[in-house]
Amino acid sequence: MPYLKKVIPAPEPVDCRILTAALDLFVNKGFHNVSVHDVQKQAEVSIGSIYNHFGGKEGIAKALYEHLLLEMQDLVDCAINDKTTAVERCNEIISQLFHYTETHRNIISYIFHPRHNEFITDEPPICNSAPFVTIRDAIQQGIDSGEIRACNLWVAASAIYGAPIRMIHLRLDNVIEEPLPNLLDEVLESVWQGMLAEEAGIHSEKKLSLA
Amino acid sequence: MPYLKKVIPAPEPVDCRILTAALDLFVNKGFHNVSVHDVQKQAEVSIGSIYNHFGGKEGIAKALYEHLLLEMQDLVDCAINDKTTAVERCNEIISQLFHYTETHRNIISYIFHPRHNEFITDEPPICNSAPFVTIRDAIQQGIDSGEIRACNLWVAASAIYGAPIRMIHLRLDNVIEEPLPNLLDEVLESVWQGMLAEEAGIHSEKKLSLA
DNA sequence: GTCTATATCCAGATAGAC
DNA sequence: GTCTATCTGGATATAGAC
Repeated sequence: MPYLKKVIPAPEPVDCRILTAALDLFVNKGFHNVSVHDVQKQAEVSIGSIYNHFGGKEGIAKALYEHLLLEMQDLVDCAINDKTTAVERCNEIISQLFHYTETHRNIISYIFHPRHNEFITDEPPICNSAPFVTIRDAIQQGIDSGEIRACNLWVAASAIYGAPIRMIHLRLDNVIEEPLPNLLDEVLESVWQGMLAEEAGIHSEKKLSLA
Repeated sequence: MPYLKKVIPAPEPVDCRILTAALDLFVNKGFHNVSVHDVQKQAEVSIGSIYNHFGGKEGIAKALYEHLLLEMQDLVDCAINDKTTAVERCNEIISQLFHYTETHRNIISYIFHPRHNEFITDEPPICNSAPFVTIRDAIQQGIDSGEIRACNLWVAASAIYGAPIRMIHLRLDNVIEEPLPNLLDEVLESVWQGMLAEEAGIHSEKKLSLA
């Protein structure tokens, strides 16, 4: 019955179903509050399959992590290739992250989960992984070219990405109720121009009080 | 032998020993990787005492959380009382948090642990707790008085505290190797003045490319 | 490769003496 | 209030049929 092949959708491959179910459960209940049985039920596979494919719960978490880091790397590479200046590149990356937060909530939530090494053993901090290194490289180039204020690289990276990342966390916690892309322009403005009110003459005066 | 009273240090009260041990273990191994027996051993008390005092592992976590939030509230209140302008208040709070990160690492690590509701049930997000509300109130006053750029309150809060909080996380992960107070001035400068290089005439041009 | 049934272990919690 | 010994549930992981 060859026609059926077109009518009945091809079932997702087993390992993909497992990863999808695990991502959903890990993000919403927390890794340690999810049992292999939970994953098994939601993915509609047997326990045996899970152990065959991934060797256990931590194996799933690790495979997920590596897979999603690759996706993140793609996102960053695209942003870098499409733009030329450091400011434009950072803005594009932040814009993409904001969109992803709305459309791929689970992915962002898993990647930006702060303590991967609580459940993936021997994992280096995520900010040393490839996509995050690429991001810092772009910032360093911006500093070298004089586009970005000269300062400690960690300070620069935090100053540029700290506010957006904070907002992503707040959005994931449902504390911010507005979709992040709506707030993009305001955030970028504050990142590059700072938070002081732009009243004439106020700048030099305020600058003194910073010390 | 009354003299001994002065020579032998009074033992810390039991519940204090339990909380101290739990904080250390939770922060360094992760809540779910710590058993009640681990706490029992490190605190040198019996399991029975733990259940008597706190009712269980989650009870410890909750008591710790509430205790440390009170400390945080003190820190914020002092900063607010000592200063008058919104900028000064924010700077003082950030400065105190940076110092705490160096001197009370475990406390900061526990408070800034992003997912308390993974182990404390029915806990509202920490940014709705008293000290964080106080912080946002201070920002709102700064906006109302014209001191801080008028924008969405969440954007303002993230723009001001996002970078410092990001740096605290990086420092807790041992990614930043320098003590945070050394980087304070640079961070505050970027928060208030933004990250664009301050070349003459560049501002208006760059501003266009932000859109 | 996939499944079910089962073994093993350990964490959380309790009982009851002191 | 504090302790030790014990119970119980549930999670990881495996064995072995298909």
